[in-house]
Amino acid sequence: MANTIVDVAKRAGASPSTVSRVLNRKGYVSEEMREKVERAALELGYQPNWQARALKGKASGLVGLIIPDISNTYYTAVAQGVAGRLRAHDYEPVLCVNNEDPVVDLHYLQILQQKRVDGILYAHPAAGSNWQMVEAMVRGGMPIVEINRQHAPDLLDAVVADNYLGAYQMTEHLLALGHTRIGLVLGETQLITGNRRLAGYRRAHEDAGVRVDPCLVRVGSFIRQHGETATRELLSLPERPTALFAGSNRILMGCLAVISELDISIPGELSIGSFDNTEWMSAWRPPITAVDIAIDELSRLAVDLLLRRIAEGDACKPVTYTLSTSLIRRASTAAPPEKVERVPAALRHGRS
Amino acid sequence: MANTIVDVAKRAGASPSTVSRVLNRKGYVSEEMREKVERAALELGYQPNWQARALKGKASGLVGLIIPDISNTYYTAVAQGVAGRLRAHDYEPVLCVNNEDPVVDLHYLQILQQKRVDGILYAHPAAGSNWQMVEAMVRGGMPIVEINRQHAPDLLDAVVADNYLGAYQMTEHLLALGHTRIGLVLGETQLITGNRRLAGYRRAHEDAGVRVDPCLVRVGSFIRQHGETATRELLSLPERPTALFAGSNRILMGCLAVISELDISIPGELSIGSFDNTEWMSAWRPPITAVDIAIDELSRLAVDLLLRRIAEGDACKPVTYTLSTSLIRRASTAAPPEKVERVPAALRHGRS
DNA sequence: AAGATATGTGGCAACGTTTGCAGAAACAAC
DNA sequence: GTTGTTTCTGCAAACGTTGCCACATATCTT
Repeated sequence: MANTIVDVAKRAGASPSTVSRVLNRKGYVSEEMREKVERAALELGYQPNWQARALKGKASGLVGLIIPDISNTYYTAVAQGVAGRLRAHDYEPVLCVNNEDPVVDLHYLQILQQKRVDGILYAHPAAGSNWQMVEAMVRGGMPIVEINRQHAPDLLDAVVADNYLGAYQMTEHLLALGHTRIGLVLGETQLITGNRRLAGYRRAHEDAGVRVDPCLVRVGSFIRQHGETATRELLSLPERPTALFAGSNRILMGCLAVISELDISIPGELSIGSFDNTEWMSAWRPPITAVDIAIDELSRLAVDLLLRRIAEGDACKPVTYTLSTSLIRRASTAAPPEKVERVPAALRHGRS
Repeated sequence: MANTIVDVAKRAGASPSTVSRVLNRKGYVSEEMREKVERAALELGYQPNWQARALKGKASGLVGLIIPDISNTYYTAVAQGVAGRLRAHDYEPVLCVNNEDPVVDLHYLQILQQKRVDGILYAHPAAGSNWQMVEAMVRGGMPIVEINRQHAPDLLDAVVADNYLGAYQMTEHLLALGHTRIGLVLGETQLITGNRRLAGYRRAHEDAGVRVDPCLVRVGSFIRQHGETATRELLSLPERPTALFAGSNRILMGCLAVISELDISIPGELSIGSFDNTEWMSAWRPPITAVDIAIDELSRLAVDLLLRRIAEGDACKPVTYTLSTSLIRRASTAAPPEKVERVPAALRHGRS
């Protein structure tokens, strides 16, 4: 079927070793022989077998990319960035989508070890992962870099966004506009993303001297469904929030569907902001204010970190890169409609 | 570093051959020995080396997935479906994003051959591919299935959507609502997707006895940018279209951004429909009428076809599966504002 | 009792590559 | 003419599997 190095050697009238030396530009080879071999390889359309090469202890040229959900535009962007950056270093990603399922996740960890990938970019499932397995793999010398989600900073390198900062920026922005009842629709707080975003939201309130009404914080999952139910609940509260902060693009989609259904005007009746600045948000009507994570940068850093780990081994301590976020202000956030909630009634009526 | 079959054999007091037999459940092994080996394998956390296995002529368990753009929700969905289906058969995809670039594409074809993947799911770049290379690979026994895009039906298996039908359905729907000036914003017509969609649009007009004004058909690329410029042009036409048919989700995004900017009401002033029913379209305000392609089904078929090809070789002729489409009617399409176009100018001036 | 069959195990070669080693040829220095 | 250095090439041994073959038992037929 496919040609081997021996076929090339025969055609060029050389030995396999010589062919190998030519192809890898290593050791002494006469100019004449080099030409003959190169011609033969070209004529036969020879493609070296990486499996055999990897068996001799060389790199496999494969990197595992484990993500929870590829239909999420966030991870889509990650995959895009990672794939591009890997290609520049002659690596390709093996795509593993665990669907937030720890069982599937474990399966993939095993498979990737069996396929002898050179390293793994890892976003663990929300429900948690098989950390013993991960630890065993790391001890066994498998480079693993956590991406976006982080669980074991003292065991693994990680590249994450500054979720705390992002949430703080958005909350601060909404507070500055005059909102004091800001509904927060968030995913799992056992995830670093959920955890830090909640902290940022709270801290911004503290710093502004505004008390957070616990009713306004809706913790659930980072999925559309949660966005829908939480929004429905928040909007039927006796004291409605005047602004909504969606914890992810998925959640935002759910929020918007409900808001659209109830025919509530944005930002007239309700301001809305979201984490994850994705493409469609700028085309929305009105365009959605969002916390932007430089995903390209994040992917680039993660790949570079992983490749360094692959090259250098586990000599140095695990490091964590935290990427700054920025707030993209768009038309979906404006001053609250009429009055600020949770202040004495007398004052409330004074405002326009 | 990682344990080998020899380590397991030593610990179990058996020979490597016996261990192999246990692990592959092949040939005779005593119950007692099986247990000992299994225990040893478990204790050592042994993971078989697929590279060595593949070298012996077994499947590598890898399938190449070449797509033009992973940030496109359409291909995202394809990747999602493919990954899920592959997993069920113990295969993983090697993700290759060619960015519509034939050079990158060629690089990936070579790499995948070097990595000795068992087969390839292939969506070629819009600008065309290196078909000699593809043909050589197929002749060399590499199973390749075209997905979504099709170029060589007599050489490769393919799974595509019925683009003609989809475009026909949408156009028919708009015509039935009373529109006679339907702007079509389309991507490359050298792609089967562009080609067939244009044909469907035309045929629906013919069948309804409506002449197509050539000004209304804007062929460009399947990207947001084209959606924006084409929409701007169409809306500044002396005889504005009353409906817009976006040729893809990307294009739609561009159309919507411009429509939103110009503050044109949907469907009051302009009806809008699109190819590719993606998640955010249902959350849009108003929800967007779209041609739905059962991408899950498409991916499933493609994977199954590829696996069959891998198992059976190129005994049978290439086949093409064409998947039916369905029209999802939503609020973005309604009757035209007032009067049907293509009527005497006198009437036209009567419009508000 | 002698064969025939079923069951269990290890040895060894191969898959396609890389690499250390050894040998050969060319050239220079004494 | 001997010795040394540099340049070139091939042999053979690995890498971790698998599968054929041979051998060793045990069980069943005649």
